[in-house]
Order: sequence, then C-alpha cells, then structure tokens
Amino acid sequence: MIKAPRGTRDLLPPDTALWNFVEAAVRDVFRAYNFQEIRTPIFESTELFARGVGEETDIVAKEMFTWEDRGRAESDKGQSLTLRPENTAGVVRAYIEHKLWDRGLNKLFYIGPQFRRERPQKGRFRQFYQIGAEVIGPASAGSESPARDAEILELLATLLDRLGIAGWTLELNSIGTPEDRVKFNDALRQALEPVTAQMCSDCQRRAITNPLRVFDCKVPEDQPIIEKLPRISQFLGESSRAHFAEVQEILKTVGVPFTLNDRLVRGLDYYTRTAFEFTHGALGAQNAILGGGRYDGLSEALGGPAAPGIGFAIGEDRLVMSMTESADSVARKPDVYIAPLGAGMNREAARLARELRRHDLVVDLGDESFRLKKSFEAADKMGARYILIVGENEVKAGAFALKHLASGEQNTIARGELAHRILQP
RNA sequence: GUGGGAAUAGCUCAACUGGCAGAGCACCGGACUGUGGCUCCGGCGGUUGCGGGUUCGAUUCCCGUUUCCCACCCCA
Repeated sequence: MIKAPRGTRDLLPPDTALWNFVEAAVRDVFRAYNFQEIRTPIFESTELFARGVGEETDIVAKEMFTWEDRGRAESDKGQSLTLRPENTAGVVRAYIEHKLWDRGLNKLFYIGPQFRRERPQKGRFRQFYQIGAEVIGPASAGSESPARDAEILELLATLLDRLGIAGWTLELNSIGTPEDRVKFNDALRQALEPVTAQMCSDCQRRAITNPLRVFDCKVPEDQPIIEKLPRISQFLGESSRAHFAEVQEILKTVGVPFTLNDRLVRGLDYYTRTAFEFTHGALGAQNAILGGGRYDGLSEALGGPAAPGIGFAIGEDRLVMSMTESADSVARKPDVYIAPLGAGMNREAARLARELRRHDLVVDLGDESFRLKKSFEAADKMGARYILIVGENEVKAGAFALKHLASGEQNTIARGELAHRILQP
C-alpha cells in the first residue's frame, strides 16, 4: 500500500472543518487590522533561503528539500530550487521584485504549507502549515515604529483569545541591532572561555559555533553558569533600548500580558531587536505555537532597499492542536435531508433540492431505492435538522412530509412553504 | 542527524512461558412493506506494517527495514 510520505499527513473531514474555522477567524482578524493576503510560490531559488535565512542555520544547512531543476537546453545547468522552509524570505523577495515600497507600508499575511526535512514528532511535520504576517516598508512609512511591534503582538493576543485558546504565554525579548549583537557576542565568548570546559557537550559546541544558543541549554548542571553570563539587555544601544521600552509601554496600555525573557533568542539570522514567542502547555516539547520578530536588515541582505519589517509565523498544526473546540461542533450540518421514496422520486427530489439550495439551505439527499428507515438513519448520521419525505402521495398532493429530527415533530408542508419553514430554527 | 518505545479488523485494544487471531465501537442486513435514535439477532471485515531467520509450529523469539510516538538537536 502506498502511504503518505514520512512527516506528511492527510487532513480529513471533519478536521478540515476545524481548519477552515481557524482560517476564517484568522482572515477576519487580519481584516480588522487592515492586513491583505499575499501568496508566494511554494518553491523558490535555493539562494533566497541561503541568503535570507542564513547559511549557518539548521534550516538551511540540513532541513531543506532541494533539487536541481533542468535547464532549458540540454547543456544548461539549470538552477537549484527549494521547497520553502518558511515564508518571510519569499515575501521580502516579492517586496523587492515588485517594488512594493511604492505602496508605503505593506501589511501582508499568508496561509500555506512549508517544508522542512526534520525528524517528525508531535506537532512537527515535514509539510506543515503556517499562518504568518509581515509588516514591511520604508522607514518613512513607519515600518520601524514600536507601534507596529505592539500592534502585531496585540493582534496575536486577540487572535488566540478569539480562537478560545486559553493559557498562552507571550515571551518577549530584544536581541538588538546587529552592532549590539556583535558587542554582546564578543562579551559572551569572553565570559564563556574560562567556563566552557565545565559545561555539557552541546554547550561546548555552541560556545564556538553560536554562543547565543547556549541560553537554550536545558541541562540543570549548566544553569548556574548560564545565570552568570552577560545578557543581551546589557548591550542594547540607546535606540534599541528606547524602542523596546515603548513596545512594552503600548502593550501595558492595551492590556496584553507578557513576560520578559532575556534568554529568548531566535534561530534565523535575519532577526533584529524585538523577538517574541507565544507558547502553550499542551504541546509537549514543541511548545512554541508561534514565533516572530523584527528583521530590519533582511531586505538589504537580499539586495533590496532598506526596508525595516516585523513579522511572525503561527504553526497552524500546533494552533489547531491547542484548541479545545471539536471539529464536529464547527462543521455545518445539513438543514434538510431529502428522502426520495419509490420509483421516479429521484427526479422530484432533485427538483426540490435545487429549489431549497437557492434559499441558501444546506441540502443532502438519498436515493429512491432506499427504504425509508435507511434514509432516516442516513439523515441522523450526518446530523441533518430536518428530513423531507418525497413519495408519490406527496407529489400528488403537492405537499410534503417534513419531520424535525430532534423533536420528532412532523408536518405536511406545501411545496412553496418548505424553504420558509426550514429556515426557521 | 542521535537515543528510546510502539506497530494486530475502518477506530480503540485483547490473545499466559511459541500452539486454530478475538472483543467493543463503526459498517451492512434483518426483527419493523412509508418513519430514525433504544433494544435484540445475524453478517462483512486480517498476508498480525514489510522482508528474512530460528522452530514441527511465530502475533509471540532473533535480524533488517518502513512508519508513528517520546526525548535530544532545532524550530512553527
């Protein structure tokens, strides 16, 4: 039997109803904040991710689905393409390619699949779905303002609350400008030098390759050492410090709770200043439900003009997992199930179904070969509100037996009255 | 990529130290000719993930492999 490839899965009904419910709510919230949708290709030049996300990141170094395209001619080498492992780089590429700075501040959102060649576990898939947004534009359009950071965070709090996700935590940090980070990195390396030997093997490796990641260490024995290391907050320049303070002030003003976490670092190279993560307890080790931050230098790194930006990506799979809403409760059930009874009744049923559907009713129907009992069982199973019996007697009389399944109340209703009657709750 | 656990009917799970592969739910039919849910009766459903090995005999033991789960790495 051919199965879905490792780390991929089918989303089946009724789960798809829950996904659509989430996406509809998301679109609704984005609309309120004047975000507009963007759709970028599902694969891009490998170079985009190498330059945008960073050669040294795990994502680029070992988690991409990459292949060599064929050239136009036999002799052409063809270019290296990659299934997108995230969507920010693609959006910024589109920003540059279509000169979107002419539109001032761009507030864009996307919903779609991303691909990473990781080992699957709970809440982690090789094809997973992200809901994300990017606010990007020239600084003159206000793209750099702490008001944008706060707006994004407030939007996210609104969205999670709206979806009924209880118990989320917003963790917030500023990782400064690249210049701030250079100073911090130097200090960190200096502080680590004498103590590295006492730390776990992972930390010894991190101390050399990416000292920031030492803060991710979960080994208990290392914690006292880590506690004494310098923090990024001590190295923030005046502008980063003021920017971060204002973000916090706005959040307090609008009443979005957050906790400062100066050990929060982001894995992608393009992040600057504000960095954040929303976590949820019900997700096991993959407790990050969404993450994001500022990327003021990304556009330039991709060969575009200066275009500060901030964005986030929600793991839709994880978001759905942390919801308490059941898929069944959000699925729209048929208003009426039509039961044709006896030879020739499929035609009458089809005519009635067409009429009722024009009134925006959800209509399903059986088959004239079904015994009535079977039609009732089918109507019950799909959760229909009414069953409408279409037999010879009804057609002759021009009035039909309409039964409310929950109450058992049954009436004979004239054809012209049916839609009106069913529309009532 | 590293370490550990698991895989038996559509789903959730049984099957003693190796001895005829089962239950509940679901599905189909009947009891009940045009009236459902409840009940009762019957039926369908399996290469025990896949491939090898040991054995008279393997769901059970061994090896390999695939997938899932848990953790690490990292991230959404």
